[in-house]
Amino acid sequence: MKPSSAPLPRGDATRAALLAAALQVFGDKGFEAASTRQIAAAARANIAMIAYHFGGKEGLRAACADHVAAVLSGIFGTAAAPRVETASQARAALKALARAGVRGIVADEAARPLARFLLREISDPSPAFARVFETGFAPLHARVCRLWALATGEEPESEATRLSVFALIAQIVYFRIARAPVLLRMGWSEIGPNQAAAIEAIVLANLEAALDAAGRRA
Amino acid sequence: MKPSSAPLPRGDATRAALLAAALQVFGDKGFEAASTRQIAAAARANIAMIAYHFGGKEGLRAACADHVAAVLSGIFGTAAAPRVETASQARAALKALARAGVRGIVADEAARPLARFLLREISDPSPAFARVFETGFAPLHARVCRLWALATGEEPESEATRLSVFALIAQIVYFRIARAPVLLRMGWSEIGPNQAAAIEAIVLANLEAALDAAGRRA
DNA sequence: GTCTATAAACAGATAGAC
DNA sequence: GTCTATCTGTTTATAGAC
Repeated sequence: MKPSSAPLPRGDATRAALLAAALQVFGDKGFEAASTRQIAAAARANIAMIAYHFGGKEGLRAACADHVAAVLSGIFGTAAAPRVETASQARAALKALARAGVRGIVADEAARPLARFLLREISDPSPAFARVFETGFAPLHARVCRLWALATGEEPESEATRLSVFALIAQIVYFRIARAPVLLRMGWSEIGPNQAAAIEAIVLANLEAALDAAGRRA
Repeated sequence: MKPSSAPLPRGDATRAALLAAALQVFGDKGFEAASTRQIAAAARANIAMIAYHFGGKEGLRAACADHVAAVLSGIFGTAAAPRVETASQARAALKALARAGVRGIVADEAARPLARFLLREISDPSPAFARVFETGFAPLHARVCRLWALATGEEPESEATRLSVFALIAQIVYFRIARAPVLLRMGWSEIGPNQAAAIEAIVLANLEAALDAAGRRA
């Protein structure tokens, strides 16, 4: 937690470099397929430094998980939904979250390694990441459910509400996970800003449609 | 392509056992994390048989991909949408496909190894699977797009239509990929028939809502 | 803290007996 | 076709010099 103005002590610098490299390589190829050699090379550090700073490959993975959790709670802990009281405010907040999700997970170049690592941990969770789900993810999901309830009139903790929020998340993360078939079928060579905007439009339209339909039911 | 009534010759039996075991283990842990020793043990076969029958680990993966492609084209090649001419027929066909998707990918116990392998290949495609995307997946996606267009009045190959179909697929596959956070947040211990039914209801409701909204736009 | 050198375990592949 | 035994390369982890 040093201010970034002061240059890092040498040890902390390699530690940070290893962490960033690990996030990248783990996210790129998966934990098992990633080798500590490759991570060390990407960080321009020595392989032995992984054991010194993190205790081993598994410890490095845990440190990545902690880092991701910290970043996420930093983003969603402070900036999310400051004061939402009416249905239309809730709807606007949900749309803003969906937009931020598409930008951050699908499009944003800087957040890409973090998102990739996160999505790998979602489908193959490490023991360390189970904690993150409980402390970081579940409360966030519950907050989105409250917004959904406010926007539609449904119960915030009903099965339908919780699953509807998952279905919203699904549409965002899919376009990162299923990159290959999407690129092929869309005739795209990458998912850049223009492609992300097209995805965003569909996700937002689906969100609106689902909210309207749920509102009519409730 | 032997009838299953006649017992398999010895060689074909171990070949089939290795294929089934590989599908399971690759789907469970991913290609890189899976070891040929473990696959051979699960198939009660000798490790050397992998090289004999498939040429190596990579060949085994390709054989799994071919097998999955054959099963999929068997399912979707014959059973899909025999004669659809009106918007309401198209809507019913889309709902039936979504239902079949949830059942097959999320719920069905027998199809689970196949679905798991398929979803791993979607996020980390092997060279062998690129062919499957083009020959098997893209035409199927295009057929669903035509149904979507018929149900809504939109253009079948417009960007919005193609992305909308992806968003529909997203909601189905997400519940398999993001199993861990879903179970945690829903308080479920598994995704059995009851849970799959709840998911199916949400996916179908979202499909209806999206079709209605798209129909109003077009 | 950082490095070199090496240990110990494991991977996939293969030669050759049967 | 199936097996045992082994080769070769790579992995993570670590001991010890600096």
